[in-house]
This record gives sequence, structure tokens and C-alpha cells, in this order.
Amino acid sequence: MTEPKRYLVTAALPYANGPKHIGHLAGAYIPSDVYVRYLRSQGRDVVFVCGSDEHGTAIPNQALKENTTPKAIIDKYDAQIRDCFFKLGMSFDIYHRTSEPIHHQTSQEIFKTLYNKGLLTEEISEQYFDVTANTFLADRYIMGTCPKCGNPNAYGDQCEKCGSTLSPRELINPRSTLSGNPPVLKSTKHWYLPLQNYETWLSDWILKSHKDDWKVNVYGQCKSWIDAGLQPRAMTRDLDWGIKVPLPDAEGKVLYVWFDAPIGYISATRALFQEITTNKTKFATPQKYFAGATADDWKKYWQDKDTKLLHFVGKDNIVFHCIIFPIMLHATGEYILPDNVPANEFMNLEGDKMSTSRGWSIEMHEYLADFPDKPDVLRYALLTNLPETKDSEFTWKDFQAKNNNELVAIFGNFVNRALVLTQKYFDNKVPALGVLSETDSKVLAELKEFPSRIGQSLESYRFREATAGLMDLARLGNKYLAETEPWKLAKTDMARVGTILNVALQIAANLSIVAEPFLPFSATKLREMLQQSAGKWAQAGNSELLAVGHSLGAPTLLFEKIEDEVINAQIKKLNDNKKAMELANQPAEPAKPEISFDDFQKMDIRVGTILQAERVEKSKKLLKLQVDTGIDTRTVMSGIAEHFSPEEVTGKQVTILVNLAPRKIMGVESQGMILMAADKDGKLRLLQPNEGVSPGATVS
RNA sequence: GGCGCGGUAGCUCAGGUGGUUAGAGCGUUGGAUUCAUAACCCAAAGGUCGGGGGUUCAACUCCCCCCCGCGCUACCA
Repeated sequence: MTEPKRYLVTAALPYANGPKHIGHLAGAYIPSDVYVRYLRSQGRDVVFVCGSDEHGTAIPNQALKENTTPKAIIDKYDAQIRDCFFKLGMSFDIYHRTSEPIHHQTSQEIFKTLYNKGLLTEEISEQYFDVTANTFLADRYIMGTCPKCGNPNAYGDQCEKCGSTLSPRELINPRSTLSGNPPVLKSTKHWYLPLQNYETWLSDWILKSHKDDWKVNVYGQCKSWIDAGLQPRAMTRDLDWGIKVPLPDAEGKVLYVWFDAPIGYISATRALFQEITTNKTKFATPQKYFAGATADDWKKYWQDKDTKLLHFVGKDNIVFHCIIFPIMLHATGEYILPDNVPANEFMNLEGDKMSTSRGWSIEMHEYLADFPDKPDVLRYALLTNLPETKDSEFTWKDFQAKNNNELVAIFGNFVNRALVLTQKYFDNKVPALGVLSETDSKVLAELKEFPSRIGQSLESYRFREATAGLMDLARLGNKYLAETEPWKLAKTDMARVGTILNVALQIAANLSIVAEPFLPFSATKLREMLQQSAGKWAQAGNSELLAVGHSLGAPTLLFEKIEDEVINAQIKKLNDNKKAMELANQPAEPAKPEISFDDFQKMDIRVGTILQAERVEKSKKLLKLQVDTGIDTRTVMSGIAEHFSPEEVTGKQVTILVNLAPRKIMGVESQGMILMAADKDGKLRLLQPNEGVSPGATVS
């Protein structure tokens, strides 16, 4: 395998319309970070970019929902995601934003390049337009009756009841979800990228040259798309949020978010080199290769054939990173193509698909709030169970087990044993190495094998296997101690004990190097314990990392156990969250059959005041109320005792139906009915006039 | 409906181009041990590899059909 001159690694740009969850981490971010940290440890020239994706229709719509501006939305979620990534140890050289001017510029340049080359086609089509909101509507924002099953709440792209895919024009009685009004058809012009023109080229590139080195799930999905035949795809949208189409006759039009988002990788790289050359490094971790870099050096990473470009994404992104973006890059004639797109599948959670909107997810910021000192535990739990070949499953019990049985019991325990023994017998100094026994030699020989084996797994994007390799190294240490039993020899042969502990400590020192890409925080902690400077991958496997007589730091615990209560609380939180979201998302009760005005007129509804309230014996639900109706003072039995105490309703104005036929309830005659609003969760609320009115005021 | 990816021990998952007794971790059981966050170490039990056909001397691995899960897509491969 010939080693590339340099690497450019991208991690999917998170969409800044909401918080991101651990499924996103497992899909793209954690693996990419491990990979990059490994490359850096190898001394390779690598740039690692990411950033917030801040355009598209969902952003202004989220703003509408949160009653704020699109800018406020992206600022909020960009800051949140950025902060979480930092706390989880994501080592981007730059975390950029697609709202930055340099990205607008880059995207427009690429659009213009394609346009000037005559590679874009113009088409005029009729699209639904919301007159009140003064905007064209994306398919998802149009609802109507499904032509196939009659579901009145089908979306413009799909009916979720019968599952059929729709186009907005098929909907019966379409309405805009923004205003609720029926939209009108309006013709509009857009620029399309004729993907079908690149079929042969794409087929050669993917189906022929990457048949063996791309993952089957990625290859299969690409093949499916290519075999299906590609269609022209609109690269512009009617929207006032995004990157302006850089053409004279394009008022009110922006670039399609999927056109500009992947270009964000390029902009981020440009911005990185601008920052390096102006010494503004905020979230960057520049490397020695950047010495003497110029602002134009980003081009080496995007245009030089000796650069290995890698896109880490989740499976929902495969088509954009393997088909559309490469076609864009290829069409410009200026850019290199990805060497690989090691996309992962999805990670499910406790038996169900992760979904922020359904409340069934573990958001990054929530995890960090609950486990602020445990970023590595999450990294490890995800790494050992990445959805590399198929959808995988995250459970809290498994998270606990991975922590308690592996990080604590194997990794942390081994380090602790080696250090505590050294402290006990050798005053915390690395003891001398004597004559090696057969066991020692065997262990040292095995130790030597680990770094390259783990490295090979990483270079083939087998992160689970690599992570298992790391833990196996700690196992080797434990096994070595169990076999040599230095605590027994301490009574008779201290020199031998020294040799054993020297070997054990060298294994621990190796762990700190090999663990760094996977568990960066713990690796640092371990280095501090060993009083060891950061080591490079090339040194790993070496059994002389720690010099004889070297003083060690105080042994502390690398990991701590996580108790059942903590895990149970998380599971409960998850279920509570889901229930809350179910309620919030539950549709309102369907309307009752129509009635006439006369029917309504028959009801005599008034505002009354509760003068007295008392509990009713043997009844959980009933309160016995004395209500001043303006006409009289009467007794009303009301089933609100589970929601209100007598004290809190006394003196309150309420809405009362006064001409309801009297009825005996629990032996007491109830003369009327208090009207209540029942929320989706069954909780009751009083209906009160917004200002006090005199008792007996009629309601109509 | 079509296409893609999956369906392997109780659980989470590995198993290039078909070939001796199908693997790992966890869990379970037994043993050993006490330096260590009762952790470590050793060992055992556990699978008709979704179901049914076929090719082959030989199939978890190739072909066909069916069932299930996930994803993509739509008068269309």
C-alpha cells in the first residue's frame, strides 16, 4: 500500500436545526476522530474539517416554531453542537459554519464555474406557493388528503398512513402547513444539474474502480442509484434563507442546501488556511506541516492527486457524498474525488429507532450534562458497537457493562495494579529490568504486535475490531500479572518483582499511546500518572518507554463504576421523555358531527363563582361545590378532585352549564356542570374569563 | 411493487475469493487467586448459522423461492 502524501478527512456537517444525538456520533463523528487521531499519531499530514450546515427550509421553519429568527436558530444550535463536540474530544482542525462569508463565496464560485461551463440546465415548472407566507413551499410543508387512502393529513412527499410516496400536486385539497391556507400554483425557474450525463463516468469510478475497497453497504446503495438511472436535480430553491444564486435573473433564489453543504468542507479548509496564515486559531489543532503554510495551501488538499480524501458520514448521506457531490467536483474539473466514504448504518436505542422529535434519543448535550466527566465512556461504548455493517443497538445496560466490565475492570484495573504495586514495592519509581523469563519474552513479543494490528484495523475502517484490540492489550497486562504473581515473589525475590513490574509498566505506557485515538482524555490522565510525555504511534510496541528509576505520579482511578441507580434513572428519563413527546405530538381529537345553531342556543352557559368547595367522602374524583350563578347559589358535583384541592378553587370564577338536567351523584343532587379544558394527558384546567365578570354573565 | 443491506450462541456482534471440531466480548456455571474499584486469571456449558429447495466430493459462505427487519425508490431498473 503506497502511503498518500496527505489526508483530508471530513465529518458530515451536522444540520443546525436542533440538538444532535449519539446516533450521529456513532455514524460519523467518533470514527472519523479516532481515524484522524491515529493518523496524527502516525505523523501523517492530515487536515480534519467539519462545521455546521445552516441553510435549507427546515431552519426558517424551526425559527417559526420557536418564534424567533433563522439566524438565532443557527447561532443557538451551532454553539451547542460545537460545545458538545469539543467536550467529547472531537479534534477538528476547524469547525466551520456555512453561514460564513467565505462559504457563500466558495459555493457561488463553484456554481458559477458549472454555469459558465454550460453544465447546468434551466427549467421552468409550477410549484405551490403560499400567498400569506409569501413563499414557495417545500413538499414537506404541504398537507392534504391522500389520493390513495383518503387520509386527510398526508404530506406533500408521502402519506404516512398508507406509506405511498406522493407529489404535492396529487394531494386533494392541499393546504400550507405554514398558514393553513390552500397554496396556489406559480411558475418558477430553476437550475438543474443533469446527473444522468455522468452515469457512465460514475459507473466506471464506483462500480468498477471501487468494487473492492468500498464497504458493501455503500457500494450497494450506489449501485442501486446508478442502475436506477439518474435524473436531473434542481440545484436552486425559491427561498430567502441561504446562499443567493449568483446570477442576474435569480431574485429570491438560493442554492439548494445539498449543493452548498458539502462545499462547506472546501470552505472550511480554505478558512483553516486563512486562519493559520493570520494566526487566528480558535478550534484548530495545527500541526507541524502547517509551518510556512500559505492561504492558498488549501488547494493541495482538494486539488492534488496525492491527497487522500475521506468522507465520514451516516448512511442517510451516502447518495450525496458518493453521487451528487462527486459529480459536482468532477464537473468543475478542478477537484479530486473521495478515496472512500466509510459510511455507517444506524444505531438504534433500546430496541427502537432513534428520533429527537419522538423523544427517543440520547442528545449529546444531555449526556454531557449527566456524565460531564465521562466523554471517553461514551466514546468507548459507541466504538465497541458501531453500526459498521448493519444497524446496531445501544442500551444503557450495555453502556454500564462496557464501563464496569471493560474500562474499569480490565483497562483501569490493570493500570491501577501496576502502579499500586510499584508504589508499594519500589517507592513509585520504575524498577530495573533483570533477566527475562520465558513469560516475559513472550509477553513483550506479543506487545510488539499490537500497534500494527490495531493500526491495520483502523486503516481498513474496522473501528470495532481496533477498539477490541486496545482492550486486548490491557488484557495482556492483566494476564501477565496473574501469571507472574509479583505479590507472592515480593517475599523472596525483589529483583524478579522489579523485572515484572518494569514489564507491566511498559505495557501501561504503551496503552497510553495506543489508547489516545480512542480514549483521548483517559490517555492524557494515564500519561500524567506515568509522568510520560505524549508518545507517537511509532514508539508503541517498544518495551523501553519508561526509563529505569523514572518517578511515577500518584496512582488515581482512570474510570469509576457506574451504579444501577444511575442507569435506571437514564432509562426512566428516556421513557418519560418519550411519553411527553407522544402527548405533544398527539393529534387533537377529531371534530364531532355538525349541530345547528338552535342546538347550541339550547345550552345556557354562564360564568359563576365558586363560593365553597369540599371533598366528598368515599370519592376520589368528586368535589362538592357551592356556585354563585348570578341566578342563584346552587350545588354542583364536579369530578375535579384529582386536579384541584378545595382551597385552590374556592373563590375562582368558572364556566358553568346551568340548564343541565339535575342528577343525583353520591346521594347529592348536582345542579349543573362546570366546564373544563381537558389536555391531551388528561389534565384538567378551569375555563375562566380573561378578566373578572359579574356572576351570571352569559356565554355565547 | 422494485432495488439495496441485513437476519449467526441468552445479549451485542465477527466470520476476503466455499474445505479440518462456526468465533469474540458480555452474561451464566465451575475452578484458581488476593496486588487491584469483590476486580483480575483459567475452564466449561450454550448455536440444525431465518425457512425450504438446488449446485458441489464439500456451503454460514454460490444459485433459486419464501418469511422477517431496516433503508432507498416509484406506472420505473
